[in-house]
Order: sequence, then C-alpha cells, then structure tokens
Amino acid sequence: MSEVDNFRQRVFQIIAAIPSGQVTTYGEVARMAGSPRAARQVGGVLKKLPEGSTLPWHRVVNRHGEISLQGEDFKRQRQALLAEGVMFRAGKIDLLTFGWKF
DNA sequence: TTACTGACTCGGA
DNA sequence: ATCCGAGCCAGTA
Repeated sequence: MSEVDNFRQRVFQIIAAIPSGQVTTYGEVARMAGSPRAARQVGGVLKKLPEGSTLPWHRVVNRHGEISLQGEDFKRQRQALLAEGVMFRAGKIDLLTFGWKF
C-alpha cells in the first residue's frame, strides 16, 4: 500500500496540525482523513501510539465534547487539556474550544 | 485468508 | 438532555 492511502499516516498528520488549546473529534479527523465512517479507527490508531510520540492525541475527543478514555488515561488527557487552557463544564469541553477545523 | 475488536457515530425512543 | 441498538472499517490475531 502506498503512503497517501495509509490511513494511519493521514491521521498522524491531521492531529499534528491541531493547534494547542483546541480540540476536534474522532469523527472529524476521520472525515478529514477521507474516511468519514472510520471514527473508531482513529481511536484505534491512537491507542497504538509509541511511548515517546509527540503527537497531541489528547486534543481528540468524542462528538459530545467528552473524553472517551477511562481511569488514569482519562485523568492524563484532562490534565493535558487543562494545561493548554481548555475549559470544561460538567465534564464536557466548553463550546469555545470545541469544533476546531482547518 | 477469515474473525474479532472497539480512544466512535448516528438515529430513534 | 439520556439511553440503546445497529452500522462502520482499519487494525490485529
């Protein structure tokens, strides 16, 4: 398979371009990657990220503006977002920072 | 090769 | 707003 058709490579590239302090959804990343129904696979890709990756995976949340991770991973993602100034209200991301697009 | 998985989403109730 | 069932599809085994 060629580089441009590699879904994982596209996902990396798209997420790497999300500005600090802003977030997007799995579905939006999937759409931008050219596979609108592959939202689950975006999560699947992120789950397999190498330890030392600098990819801002924490800037990707579900369509409700909530963190989909559980337990310690949930805490780490929330902490990373708070550190960037992302605002939460009742466990959901404030509409101001939700909905980033190119 | 086939079978199963699931950091999701949509539509309906 | 919440809950649930069904569909999706790139990885993985």
